[in-house]
Amino acid sequence: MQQLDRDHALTLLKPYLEDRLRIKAGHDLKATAHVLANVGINLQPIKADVHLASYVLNSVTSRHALEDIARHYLALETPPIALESLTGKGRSKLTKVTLAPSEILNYAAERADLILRASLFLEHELAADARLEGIYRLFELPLVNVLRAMEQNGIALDKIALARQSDELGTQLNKLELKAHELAGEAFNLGSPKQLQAILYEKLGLPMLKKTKTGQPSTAEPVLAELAEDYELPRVILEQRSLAKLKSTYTDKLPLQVNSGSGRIHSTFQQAVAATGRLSSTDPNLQNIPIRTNEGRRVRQAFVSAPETLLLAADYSQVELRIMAHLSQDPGLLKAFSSAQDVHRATAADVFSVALDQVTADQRRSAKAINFGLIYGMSAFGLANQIGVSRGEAGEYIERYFEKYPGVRAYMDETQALADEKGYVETLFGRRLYLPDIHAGNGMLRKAAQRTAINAPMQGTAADIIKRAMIDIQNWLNEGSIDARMLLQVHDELVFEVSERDLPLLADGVRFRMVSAAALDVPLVVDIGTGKNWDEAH
DNA sequence: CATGTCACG
DNA sequence: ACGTACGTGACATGA
Repeated sequence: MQQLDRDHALTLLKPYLEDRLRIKAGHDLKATAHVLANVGINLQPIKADVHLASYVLNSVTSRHALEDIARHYLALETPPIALESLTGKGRSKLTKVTLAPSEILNYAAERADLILRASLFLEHELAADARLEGIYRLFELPLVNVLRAMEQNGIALDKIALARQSDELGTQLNKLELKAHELAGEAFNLGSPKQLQAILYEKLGLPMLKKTKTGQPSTAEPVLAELAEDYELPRVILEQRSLAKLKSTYTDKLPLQVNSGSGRIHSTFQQAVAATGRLSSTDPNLQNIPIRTNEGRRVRQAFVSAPETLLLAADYSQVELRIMAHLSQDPGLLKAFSSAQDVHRATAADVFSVALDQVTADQRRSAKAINFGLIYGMSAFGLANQIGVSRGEAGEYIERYFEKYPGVRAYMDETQALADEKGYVETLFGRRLYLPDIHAGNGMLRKAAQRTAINAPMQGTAADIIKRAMIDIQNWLNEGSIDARMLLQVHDELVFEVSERDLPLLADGVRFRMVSAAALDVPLVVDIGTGKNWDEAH
């Protein structure tokens, strides 16, 4: 078989791969586009991706590998060639680039065939529902290049600051470990729930407050926090655990993820994972960088802007509650948002029957838990647990809430009924989430599906809205008049890097496009912060 | 590879 | 009577 020279082949392919008029179908074209970008080819247009089509058709199905799509949608007589059959697996596995072209030929040809056939079939399926097809064509496909650019941009990291913090954490952890061994009366591995459980509940005889789902006594944070009120060891363990988490997941590991070429961290945004339509972030996950504790915020401070630039963080304020107001059309909730009230305070005033300016900090905290609970499909038990009151009292709060906001109860009831009748729920823009357990005989599974039915339209609509804003903002940035780059998305927040000169322009343009991303019956509000690091920008 | 835990929205 | 908040990803342990 004659083999073309690699560079010669790329030269021949480039005009075709960059021709906007020739539609290319693929599987996970974001990954393909990265590979091609590395050899100087700008893949376009991105108008057919079976990975995304499969996800839009059924986001609950967890895998959308080409093999899964082929098996599910095409009636294959023999299974497709597995890459592993060529590369082997485990430690000695080869990579695709080390395979000889002749070895990979049949595999590649078969994938090309499967992609084309699957794409035609999936597009036909999507055509059955105009709104679902809209999610594919107007949200997911245009987002591919936005995410590709973000992944390519990466974000700068202050490795020196993290190394210093790692050292300090190491010292503190040693002390805490010694202290814990002393209190336990023996040495043990603090990282082992099994050993800790034996110490706490068998050796020291502390009260067992909760079990894990496999029946083991739990040593999870809420349990230890309660025990810490009466005993010292759980208190030490809690502190050790939180610091060990910071060290092992963040201060030790993040510096290893800095790319030597760019000097920056390049996460991957997964577009076909979350059932609700959210993105997720992997390798590393930059959507769970600490923020809630002081020591954690030091990690966030290590995410910095390049010289002469600043980071800008823009986040939607209470977007899911605003969506609930819009979807439910409850007059009281609509009014609270339209008159720009502090919504948790307004809820507290209504639930506890006090004037707005008489709401205590405690009442506001409870109201906030109620509002979160509504979004999560709460029960009286869950709320009681969260705010530390009896189940009965929590039940009364919920009852009072629904008296004041009857539209919300009606909306929840309608959503449940719709989920029951159709077996799925939808976002405002028509993204669909199937609920396979909505008729389950197992009551626990069924109730979980019912809570998902309540939550998914709100979480999913929020995901749709920010995706639309990202596409709009990236199109604007692509015009080239502003020196700024989109770096991260964290569900209701976007992070940019911008030259100091263009900061005001970027802030205005980002805010305008984020608040305009959906026309709800309540305003969308965006808070913006800036600084030399991600913590300051918050 | 499953389990428990914990970081985030 | 029974068990409970929604959605993710990464790490350490231990079979």
